[in-house]
Amino acid sequence: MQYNTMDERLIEDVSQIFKALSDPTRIKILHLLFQKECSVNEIAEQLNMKQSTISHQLKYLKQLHLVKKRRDKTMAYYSPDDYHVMNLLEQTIEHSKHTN
Amino acid sequence: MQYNTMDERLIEDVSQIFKALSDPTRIKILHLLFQKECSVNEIAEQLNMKQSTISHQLKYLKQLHLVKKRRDKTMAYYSPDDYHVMNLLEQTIEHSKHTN
DNA sequence: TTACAATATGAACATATGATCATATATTAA
DNA sequence: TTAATATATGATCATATGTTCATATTGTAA
Repeated sequence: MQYNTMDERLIEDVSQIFKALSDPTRIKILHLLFQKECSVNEIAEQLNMKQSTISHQLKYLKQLHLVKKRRDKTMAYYSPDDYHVMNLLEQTIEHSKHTN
Repeated sequence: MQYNTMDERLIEDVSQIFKALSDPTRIKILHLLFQKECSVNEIAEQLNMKQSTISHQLKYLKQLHLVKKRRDKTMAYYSPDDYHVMNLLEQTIEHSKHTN
């Protein structure tokens, strides 16, 4: 075992976080939820994408505990669930705005 | 055009940064370079991976201006070239260490 | 020049990924 | 119960991705 060897588990965790943020659709979803809690259909309409696409991505994000779900009647409302990751995203969005 | 619509170009830029950080091999390479400038073979040995794998990934990282290359004799030495992205990575590594 | 070592590159392959369709499930209200 | 609406899910498909092999290129020293 070597001084600066990174633990494989740790690397997997880190890469998983960045992978979640590496897809344009997921970025748009998270950025939207950062501004306000939304239903699945709301997101689909805002982003002009299929409902099933959004639902699949929300499931993906929920598994990673990046979003949480609230039920009200027939609707499912989603909102952010990881402060650190949302910060990472918004920070990078702001940085990119002011670069280039 | 809508109030909170994110610019597509911006989203592509952001997703590209996160995609670069979403692969375990690239994370290991960048984390290693964060500690010290390395040659291609050094990295390959440290990570116990094929030289061509590392070379391909370094080319990828260089295209994104995340690493830079320095020639000395027959060797190519690589080092970080984007302070913000390196910060993002190291910050997330540290955060993941203290989570779970 | 030649031989050698380090690095880069192109092709091939297996696997991962994201979007979509069709349909299932769940919840409400009549 | 039924109809209507919102959401979830499984299968499929096209494309993207990461690794490897084989080989090319580059640069050094003899």
